Amino acid sequence: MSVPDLPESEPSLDFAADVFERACPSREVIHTVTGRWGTLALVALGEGPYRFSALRRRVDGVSERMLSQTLQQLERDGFVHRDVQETIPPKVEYTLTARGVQVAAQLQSLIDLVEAQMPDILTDQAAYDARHP
Amino acid sequence: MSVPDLPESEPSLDFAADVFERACPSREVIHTVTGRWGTLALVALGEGPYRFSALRRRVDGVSERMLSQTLQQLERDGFVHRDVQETIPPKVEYTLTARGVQVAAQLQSLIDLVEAQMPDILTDQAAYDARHP
DNA sequence: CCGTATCCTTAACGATACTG
DNA sequence: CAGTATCGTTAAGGATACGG
Repeated sequence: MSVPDLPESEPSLDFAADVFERACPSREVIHTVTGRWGTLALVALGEGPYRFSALRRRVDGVSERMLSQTLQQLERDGFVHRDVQETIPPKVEYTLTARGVQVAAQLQSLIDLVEAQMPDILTDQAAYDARHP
Repeated sequence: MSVPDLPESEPSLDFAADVFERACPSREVIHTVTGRWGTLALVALGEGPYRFSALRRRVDGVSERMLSQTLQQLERDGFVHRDVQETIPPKVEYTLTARGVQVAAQLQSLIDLVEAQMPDILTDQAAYDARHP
């Protein structure tokens, strides 16, 4: 009993992703997107296109190295488009792809939620710290 | 010219949170929530209450140490409630607070989005890797 | 201007062993 | 069962300097 040929119209990247499984590739994508700088870069680009330096100023505290690395990962996963203009001096503009717009919107909602509750969260933190000396 | 007294009806935890600012406390909260294990723990608890060991099995790959640490942070920020039953053997149940339900829902949406696009993302990754030898 | 390369420091993580 | 403690390892991160 051999395995019958698959109907191979599409290269069979069709599978069920599940972040709860240790080896699922979706985990690393989620990690890229929700990483310390990934989230901020995506949400910033949700405001509109940015050039490298401007984005670096917007995302306060990020180093050149980490911003560069983060943008590469986001580009690789198809969330960000990198547009190079071969002028002198060179000009590189980063924009969100359609996919990037979707996740940026989700992340923006999450941030809005958390920011709105920050006063209450700080109160809860203080109470917790008082209970755990 | 002295600073006039604030109308202090509330203990003035009223401020504008902004994740883009390096020192804003909302950053660490976002980091807790979107951290490698924070996200998975919150989404798992979105399915219903879990005991420690069951949660550890659900979140495939997490160590005892990291799960414990993650849950403490989530409890401190008021996303998770920890219910201890002093039986023998002891039984500890974790549930989401109202605040936790909100963020878990957001994270679930994000994960659904990413999981749905995983086939396309893998294709994009392969194309990117081919372009960057 | 837009990064990459290098070096170094810190923080995150995992495995294991052990306690209430 | 539900963790904490300790140790060693790995990965993330920052500073700086240099190249296209």
